Amino acid sequence: MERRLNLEDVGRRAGVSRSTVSRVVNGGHVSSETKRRVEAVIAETGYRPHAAARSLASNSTGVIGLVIPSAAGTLFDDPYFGRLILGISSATNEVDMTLALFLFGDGPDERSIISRVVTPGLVDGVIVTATTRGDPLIDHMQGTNMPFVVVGRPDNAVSTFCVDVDNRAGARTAALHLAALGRSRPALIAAPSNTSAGIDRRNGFLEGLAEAGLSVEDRIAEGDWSQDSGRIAMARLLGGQPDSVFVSSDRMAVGALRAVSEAGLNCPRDISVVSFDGIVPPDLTTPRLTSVVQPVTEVGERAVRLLTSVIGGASTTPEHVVFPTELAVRESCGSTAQARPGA
Amino acid sequence: MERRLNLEDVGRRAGVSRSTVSRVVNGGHVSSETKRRVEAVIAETGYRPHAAARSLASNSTGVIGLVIPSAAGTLFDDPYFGRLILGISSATNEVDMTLALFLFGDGPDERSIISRVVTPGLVDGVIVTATTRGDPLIDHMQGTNMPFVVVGRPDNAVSTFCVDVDNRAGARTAALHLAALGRSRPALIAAPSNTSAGIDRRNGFLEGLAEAGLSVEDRIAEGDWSQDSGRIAMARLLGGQPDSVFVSSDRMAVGALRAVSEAGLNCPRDISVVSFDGIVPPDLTTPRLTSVVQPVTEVGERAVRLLTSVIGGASTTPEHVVFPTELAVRESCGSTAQARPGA
DNA sequence: CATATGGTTGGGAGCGCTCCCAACAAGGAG
DNA sequence: CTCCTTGTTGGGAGCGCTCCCAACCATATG
Repeated sequence: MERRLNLEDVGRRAGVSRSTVSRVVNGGHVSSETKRRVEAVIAETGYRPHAAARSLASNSTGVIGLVIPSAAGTLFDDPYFGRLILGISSATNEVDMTLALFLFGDGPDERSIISRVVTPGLVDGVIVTATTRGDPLIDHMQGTNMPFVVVGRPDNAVSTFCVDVDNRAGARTAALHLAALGRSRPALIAAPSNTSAGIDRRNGFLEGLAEAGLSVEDRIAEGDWSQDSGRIAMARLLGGQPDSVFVSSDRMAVGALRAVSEAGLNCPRDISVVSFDGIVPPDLTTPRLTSVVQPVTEVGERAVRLLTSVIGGASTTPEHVVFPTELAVRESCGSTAQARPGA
Repeated sequence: MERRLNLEDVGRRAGVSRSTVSRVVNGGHVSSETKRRVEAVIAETGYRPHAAARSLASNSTGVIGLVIPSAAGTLFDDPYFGRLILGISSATNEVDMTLALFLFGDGPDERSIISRVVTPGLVDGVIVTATTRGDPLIDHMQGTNMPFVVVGRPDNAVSTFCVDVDNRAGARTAALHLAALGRSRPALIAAPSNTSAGIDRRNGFLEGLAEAGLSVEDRIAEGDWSQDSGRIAMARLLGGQPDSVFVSSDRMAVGALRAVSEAGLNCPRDISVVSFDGIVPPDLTTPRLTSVVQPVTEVGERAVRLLTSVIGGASTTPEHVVFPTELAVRESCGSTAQARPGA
């Protein structure tokens, strides 16, 4: 097998120097005749520049890392991360970059992988996602000079770039919607309180209720994002005879819906359900789920754009991008209003 | 901001040469006293070798690529790919390699990303997954000298390394199980016939039926892996009054179950359901799904191991790893047998 | 005619590492 | 005492690229 060819070889075949070929490849100034000749040789030989050599010389790799901690077991059961990856991937493709995935669990061994993330010459920057409160990962990143952006709202958001959705406002809208429907005994199935989304959705919902003069009293339970935890939480809450419930994620809401029907109750007649995410295809549940839709894919795309601008030095002062959410009204809340277009 | 330090700098601080530091880092032979001193400097300075420089010099990147074509929309709704990624990721972590993800749709633009996959100096090898029959991707890979293994069964499997599950035998087992339960009007919800899994599961099921002297006659429909396609297919098949059905994926089976109950029928009393994947948590459906379990995570791990051995030159003649499946008997088939341990 | 200008091109230096070979010291064998 | 071995170390060469500066040519200008 013959040796891979390099810039020099291509140059020799085209009768020009290494530098000229490099200029053709990278879009520098070259006379059109020379350019044509060089391009012909490249097409003919199938020459591709060596990524590692390029990285070494230019001090930039064209790779961005995506860090997902606590990626154990159930992670991918929730479509959230899949969507996020899809958004990030399509954005990296668009700017001709490569996506490196760093998944790890909580084991001490696995955490040591973190250090691989900041290996110089491996990635140009990283997107860190879904950390729990107090996770040392963000602090660790801050201690390096690796550019990074956070998807979500980290503890000390002030000093980091981040992209998030307005969980609080979205949940508040859900509360106001239930109140507007005349529901007076709302319940809450919260998401884990060690995550920013969990906290924000809980607070936003309670805030909205308070505005409407309502309260969950003791009708509150916490799930772990899984469908089954939603079912269990709902089964328990039913004892408090709620007439409505805000479930902090679609996935848990599917479980909650099941608990409702298992208890012989009817949604939306006996109980209104509003959830968060807008990620479960509407037709998958009966009744179709009213949900606060968050633009996951857009968040991913925006995170890539923000990161590239940080890498390029265009952004230097921490910036927070917050996406609005939109309430998609369907049948599960018992609203008589039409589903909005795009819901 | 001071310059990143390199081997030379570390060596200077420890009073040794570049080469010696390199040997300490890579586990060469160094006297214990020197080693101690160098390691102290490394710990103190937080030195990390530059990945790109290392790749260039050693001609190996420590990165493996995972290629998933047709990654549009619904891809991640099926937990299959998530599990596969999890398995692959944990295996790469174990051998201290990094995972690069190449997702793309079918658009002509997107397909061009393929060429990025084989960029020299970017990845050491790639795992190609889930291609449809006749996809030019495999041929394209074969035209390069990039090591690769296929997850699944490619068209001309003879000349490629691949890791697959025994879809055919698994589906056959499902058929025999239904036959053993005394069902005589079996139906089939097949998976897309442009995928090897779709073909193998269909053929295996038909083969098993034939052995048992049964036939699906016209009780056959094809879904697209999605839950809703399963529901639609089942709704249609019900017209043929089947007493049992083999659904080619868990995801579609969930939809099928829904169609059964929407038709006012009872599973398993009126109709036995057996599916394939073993990927949907049993408690998520009523009744719990009897399914042919495939070891997705293990497939991913094995693919990484096989690939590294190809990269290392340890494997040179195409090798096919086929994992067996196991029938997990639960309630949806109407079997009176106990669920097996581990089901 | 000399000089300035601008578009092209070539080649040196260097990115940080690995690989290899030579150098050296310290013993043990002859 | 010399020779060989073994263990340890240093440094040259080179991986394939980018970046920069100098050289060159042609044309425009004084």
